[in-house]
Amino acid sequence: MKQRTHTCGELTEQQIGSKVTLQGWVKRRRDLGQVIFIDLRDRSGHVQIVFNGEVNPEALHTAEDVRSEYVLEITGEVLERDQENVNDKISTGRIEVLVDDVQVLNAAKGLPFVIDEGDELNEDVRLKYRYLDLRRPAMQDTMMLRSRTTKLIRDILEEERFLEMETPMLTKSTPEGARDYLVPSRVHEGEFYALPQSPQLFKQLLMVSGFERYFQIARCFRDEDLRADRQPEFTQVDIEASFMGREELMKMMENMMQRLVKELRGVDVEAPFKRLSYDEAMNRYGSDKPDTRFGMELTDVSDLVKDSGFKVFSGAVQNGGAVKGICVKGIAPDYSRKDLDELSSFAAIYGAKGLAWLKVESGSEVKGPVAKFFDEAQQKSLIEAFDADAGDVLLFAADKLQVVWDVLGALRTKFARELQLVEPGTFDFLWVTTFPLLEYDEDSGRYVALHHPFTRPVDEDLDKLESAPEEVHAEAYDLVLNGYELGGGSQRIYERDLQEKMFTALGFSEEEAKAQFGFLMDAFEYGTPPHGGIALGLDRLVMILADRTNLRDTIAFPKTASASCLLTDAPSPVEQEKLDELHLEVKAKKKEEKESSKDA
RNA sequence: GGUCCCGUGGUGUAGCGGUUAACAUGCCUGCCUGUCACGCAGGAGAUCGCGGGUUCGAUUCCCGUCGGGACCGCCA
Repeated sequence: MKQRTHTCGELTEQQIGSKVTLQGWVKRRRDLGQVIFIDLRDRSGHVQIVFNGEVNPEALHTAEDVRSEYVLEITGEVLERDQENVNDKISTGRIEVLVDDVQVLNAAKGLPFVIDEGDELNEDVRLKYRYLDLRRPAMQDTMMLRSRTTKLIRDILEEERFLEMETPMLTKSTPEGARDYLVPSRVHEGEFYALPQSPQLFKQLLMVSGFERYFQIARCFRDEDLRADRQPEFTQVDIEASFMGREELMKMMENMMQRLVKELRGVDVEAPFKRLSYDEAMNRYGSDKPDTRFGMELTDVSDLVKDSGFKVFSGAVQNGGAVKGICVKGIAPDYSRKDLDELSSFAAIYGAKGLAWLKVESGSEVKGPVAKFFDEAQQKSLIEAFDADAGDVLLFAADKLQVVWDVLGALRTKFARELQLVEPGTFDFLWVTTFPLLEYDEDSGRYVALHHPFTRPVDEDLDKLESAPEEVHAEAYDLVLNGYELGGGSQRIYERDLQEKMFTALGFSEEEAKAQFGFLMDAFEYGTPPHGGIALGLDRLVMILADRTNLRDTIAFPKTASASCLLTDAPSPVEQEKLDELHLEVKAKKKEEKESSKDA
């Protein structure tokens, strides 16, 4: 193998006349008999190479047997293309390389699919042959974007005097939060490590240690069911800083986001970012991660309809719920009664018993199955409440507040998608702040932390931690981009007694708290600086920057929706000896039973 | 744990209670000196995911199962 002198994509008219050596893959071959054209591709792009029988019959003969995705090494002269042969569609289209020596570095057998743009492939085929899927230019671009993203983040944080530090992957299982991935200990019979859900405790301890500013591009693991934007292992940009208050941290993050979007997408975003309190986000958008690239905000009409003859509405208000709605502009002519009735089943997904709708006929009249419950004045005030025009459709949810939010929040994004209300290439950041610290969990009958147990209550609410825990707000902030939760952070508790109070509020006994988090509280007694931080979902960030809607497309080797890897066939059973070493016994052999009955 | 959608040559799709299972692309062979999604001519390639049921007959209808996807629950 020779050393290549250039990459395929970098060749331009500047190299005309010079002899170059290239290595790459055969993207496409066009055999015209006495002349063969091959598009040779490497990471940088592709260039046309020419085999001419008159110039070099031997090379031509080799090229006759070359097939797609063969790996070639060629040497030849860069020639300017004749005017009529210029291809404006590719960056190297003004030149070509006339081959005088060719080596087949490796052959390729017939591929399961063509490596090219635009091929719509099923996910299972892509994942089984991920190494080929990743050859496709779109995937190469995304992976390069991801690399540039992490590089920029490292540069920016280094400028801000952050240290990149690593924390353990084999760590301690803790009771709060997501389900852990457990790793059995061979040395300690019957005991387990957990893979980190995040480096939360370690980064706080690094603050105790006086590193002041820490970051890590950290792999995190959560054994929960997957979604399009959720993988069981994912990457966080994990940041923690001492002596840096909330405002300073938010400002730094805004600068980071501005630079990322500017340098990676060429788009200017304004700062400071919008801020919404949690309550405001829920009440206006029905979501704690609202997509604010379009309006269609929720309007509360509880007062207007609480005395109406429509029992569904009045009843919801009487039972302590609410009636809210959204106004979808101008869709009345395009959505039939049937279309709108079918939205009920969509609403049912989120727990609603139904969905009421009204078509706005004029400035004072609405139509629809439930219109009859509202007199003329009520109809008019409904229209005014939504600032609606003829042709709009009003959609109402009447239920417990949480259900109303969920249904209307989901409808907002559903219609935004269907009606294409979002302008592509928009990056709409906002902060959601003033979260409740705690949330009552019906199942376990206790309060649970909305973020995590180390989140600091706001100073004004400190005295309510024992008396009225549900009223305490957190010193926490979520960064939201285009309807995705990009990251979340908070100022932390750094005093032992406050941390103890927090655990008490969460229903931990003193012994439980000590057993699980004693090391942290002990550490707090040795001079712990005020500190706080944030963690960004790197995969999601790259997904949005790459205009994707699926996290798998930003991860080189992702898992399927059922958390398996189609490439390696993980997870898989292991030999009995391995189980023995780990002191493990497989209890439910459901899968084996199925397999044996399948064989029989 | 639940709901919904999908599974047909290598790939992407069409199809239908009885078909020679269609189309595109890829692949193979031949021809071709300016192609660039080359073209032209020919060819191979499908137990219609798997199991069961209904039926005279199932790729088609039903049930189950496996695989993929989306969502709800879950994800501090």
